[in-house]
Amino acid sequence: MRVVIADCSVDYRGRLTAHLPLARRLLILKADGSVLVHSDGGSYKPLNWMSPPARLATAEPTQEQAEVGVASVWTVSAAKSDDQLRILIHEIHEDLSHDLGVDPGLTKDGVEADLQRLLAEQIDLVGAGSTLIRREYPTAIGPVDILARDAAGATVAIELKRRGDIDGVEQLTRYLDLLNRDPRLAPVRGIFAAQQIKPQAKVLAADRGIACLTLDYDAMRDVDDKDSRLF
Amino acid sequence: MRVVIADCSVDYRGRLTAHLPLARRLLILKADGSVLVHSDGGSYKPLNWMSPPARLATAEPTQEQAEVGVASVWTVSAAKSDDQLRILIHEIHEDLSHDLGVDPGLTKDGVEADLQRLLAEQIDLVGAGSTLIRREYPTAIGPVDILARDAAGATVAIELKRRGDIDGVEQLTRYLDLLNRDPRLAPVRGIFAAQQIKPQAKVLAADRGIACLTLDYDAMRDVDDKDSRLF
DNA sequence: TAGTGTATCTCGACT
DNA sequence: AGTCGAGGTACACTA
Repeated sequence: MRVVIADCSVDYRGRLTAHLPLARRLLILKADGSVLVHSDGGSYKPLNWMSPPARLATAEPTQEQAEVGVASVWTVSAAKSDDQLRILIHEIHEDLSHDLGVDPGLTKDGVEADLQRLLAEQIDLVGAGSTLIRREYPTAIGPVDILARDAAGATVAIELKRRGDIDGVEQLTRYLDLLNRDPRLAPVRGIFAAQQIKPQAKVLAADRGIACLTLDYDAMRDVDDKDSRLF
Repeated sequence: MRVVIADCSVDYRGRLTAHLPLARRLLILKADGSVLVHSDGGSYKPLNWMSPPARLATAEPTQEQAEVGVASVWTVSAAKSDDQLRILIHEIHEDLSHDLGVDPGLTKDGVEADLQRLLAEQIDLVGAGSTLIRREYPTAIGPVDILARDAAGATVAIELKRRGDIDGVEQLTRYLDLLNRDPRLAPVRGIFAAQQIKPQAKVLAADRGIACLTLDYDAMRDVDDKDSRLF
């Protein structure tokens, strides 16, 4: 990895064209050829960038460019498209290279997939005596997160979100419309389950006859940990 | 802006929890308190980060931490939430600071707000002999992207998206419900037009009696270029 | 200021 | 390889 702080202007040509006027910026050149152009603000998104795989070529400036202060021209070309990033280097203030090696990578916890697994394992949370039919039950308009059967034998469709918003209720409504056309499943009732459910979503769900279930992720994980420890 | 290359491990706690084991990485500390943790690969997204506004606090390691090689503990706290990034610094290999000033900012060009204009000009694409009634036809629940009349004289409401998803079909359905109550327009049929239409959206559209039209933006732009060249 | 739609989205999982 | 769904999405625009 090479890290450069330089006065530069940048032009991107690809899906769109974009231009950055001359200013002092941080340039990151990664081993895979990708390049990031960062300013001292904004969030993690660079002002401009080239995705890997890419190749960097450096060239001398034309006389015209040299006359306006360009010291070097860096051209970054994507390997799989004709996207191009052109960096006109005026002055380099810092330039260092380090070998970082391969990163061992990020481990995540607490995403929707975890929630789905936990709820499938602890399906009693949607009602004592419930049994799992299957996760990701397929339909023409997409998979239903969890399909279950309650103690009375009725089918239950569960839509799962980390944050329960109106969108999720709409989604579940569409599934219910579809599932209720299937005589082997009908009648199907819906449960909208999330770690947090917004008031508007609760109102809409109530209006549609959909039950809401607020999930306590930490508690569910604790149960999971205890279950795992038995083995 | 401060740029550091260091051996470190990183933990994030917020919307989710994430952990990065000890490795050599690039740390970027921006003036607004935001922090990026980059490896020598991937795209522009950092392995881990803290969004601005945030505050960095540095502390001495506990004895326990010091025994496993931690030289310093950096805690980055978001100002507006309780998200926290904890960086355990083992060894710093590079550490430099530069004042970059305020960036003049990015100018973009050639983005596709033109899609609607292009389809309005090439309204025959929705059916030979069609004529434009108007773009952004106002209704009580918002403007319909394009309202047209087909060769047979029937009204056509067109909902336009770059990527056609179920949401767009729902939106068009609401417009059609409303427009069909207007005796001067009814019967109104719908066309869902997008550069890409997802299979689920197609299913739902078919179910609602809405036609789908996949648009070739490049071809439409070519036609537009040729038209422009005539003048 | 909150809501909405796009993005050079990125990223992973699955077909 | 393409497709689809989710994101600590970010970001611009609008009401």
